[in-house]
Amino acid sequence: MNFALHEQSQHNPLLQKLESISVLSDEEKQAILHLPMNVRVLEADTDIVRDGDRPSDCCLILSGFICRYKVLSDGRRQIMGFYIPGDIPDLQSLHLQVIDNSVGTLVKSSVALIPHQSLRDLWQRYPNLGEILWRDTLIDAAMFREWLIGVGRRSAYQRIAHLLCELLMRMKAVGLANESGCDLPVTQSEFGDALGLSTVHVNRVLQDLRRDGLIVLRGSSLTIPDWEALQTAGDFDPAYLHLIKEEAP
Amino acid sequence: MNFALHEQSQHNPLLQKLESISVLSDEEKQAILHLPMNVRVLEADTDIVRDGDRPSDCCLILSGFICRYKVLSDGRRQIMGFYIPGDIPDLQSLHLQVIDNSVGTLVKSSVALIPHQSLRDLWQRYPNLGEILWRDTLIDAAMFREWLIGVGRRSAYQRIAHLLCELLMRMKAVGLANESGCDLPVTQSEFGDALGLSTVHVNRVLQDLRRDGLIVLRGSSLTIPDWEALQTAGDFDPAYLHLIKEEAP
DNA sequence: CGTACGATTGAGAGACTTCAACAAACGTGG
DNA sequence: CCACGTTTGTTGAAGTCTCTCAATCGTACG
Repeated sequence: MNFALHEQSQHNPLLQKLESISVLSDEEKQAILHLPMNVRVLEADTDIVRDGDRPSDCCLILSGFICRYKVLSDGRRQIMGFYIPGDIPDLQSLHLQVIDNSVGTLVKSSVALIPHQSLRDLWQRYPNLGEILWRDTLIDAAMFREWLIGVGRRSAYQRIAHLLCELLMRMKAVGLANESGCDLPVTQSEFGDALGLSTVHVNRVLQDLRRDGLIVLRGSSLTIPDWEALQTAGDFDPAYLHLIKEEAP
Repeated sequence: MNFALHEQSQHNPLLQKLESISVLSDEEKQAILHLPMNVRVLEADTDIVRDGDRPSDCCLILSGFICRYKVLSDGRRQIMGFYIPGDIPDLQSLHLQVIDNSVGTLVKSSVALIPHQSLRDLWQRYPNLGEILWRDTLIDAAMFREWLIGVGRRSAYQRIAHLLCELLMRMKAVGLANESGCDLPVTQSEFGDALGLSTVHVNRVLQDLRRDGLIVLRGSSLTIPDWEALQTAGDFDPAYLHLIKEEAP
């Protein structure tokens, strides 16, 4: 690997993300760095794609914090996943014409739009990259399954602990966390929508977690004093993230 | 399409399933019909793959009823999806070496094992088939998301109605349902594990659904007298199944 | 300095669970 | 073909987790 390439990969979130879930050749890395990207800056609470859209681009997150959600007929909202720099939350639009959920920012974020055609060309030339992107969509599905287990079978206390474990581990994988914590710009109301809990209850359970010394959460700054303990509390096993090097945060 | 091919496709569940979500050329159909398949008959409550396995084949369901599940550390079980003939519940093993959940039969079933390599060869020759399989894994993910919404935000009554809608619609798509119902070999305890409810509560809500005239469920035989009504009760919108021809059952 | 949004607290209500018992259906072997 | 055990379905009652409603507090920001 030449130095210039290494330099660049430090600053390309997509490359860093893909390298966290598989191994790329130098040629493949170059191909990714040369993808055409149309950068946009979006304010907080802005939709990137909406339920029913038929987008012609995929959206790579460069900075910020994004969520996937769906609004029910009675107006309540279920958040189905959080997305961070390096993620492409609407990669599925490559093979499903109509998007069946919405994706929007939680805070001011910057994203890069990549035309579907560029991605198709990419894996026509580098079939391995196609498989890696497929792999990425499968990991996305694995996260839904794990989320489902939490909402279906875990107590509120476990659910929140589990979610915090997942987020910190993913942030760590793309270099967005420090030793024992990270920035987490998610309101208690958003946690509630994600975990199927009311805001009031989220608040109470967060206090329990603080009381038990498992988390320090002030504003949007999360610190985890005892990683092992939080992992146990949340029944968290990172296998489903399919990271190639599993390091304890 | 020649007659012989049409004949065969009638009896190949995989073909029927893939044709419900996309369009295949005659050549592609032939390729699928010639996939090497190692048929196995499995008793009820038998695991096909287990959490942690590294399989070298994919498993196509030919007959029976299968579920995807995960067992929590405290022994409780969350079922994350039901699978019917034509489905390949462990297609993900093509790109994720380690399986992060288990798949097992609910009743006596027959499955066909297809070597990973045969599938890779298939889409090397017919790239379009690769995209269709990718599409299938994305639809799988969409079903998890919809399941998640149910477990997270819908009442037990809505959840059960929604699940019954989904199952009937999918059965219909592969020709396993009659005009207004189908065979559904799922116990109340399994419904509970799938929906995050206790068996007792499932029983009571099923009685409510019967009382309201939305379902007739005797043994494993499900009849839906009023499709519209059940769909409304379950807040069901089949868009997420991404079927190419949406017909009301 | 007011306003708005998010966090916090209290109290009462409801959906669902757990425990326990019993009835019905099913398959199996004698 | 019946007796038997096992699984599945059904019912009752008590308990609990979580929700809803409503009010208050804190803080960032124009």
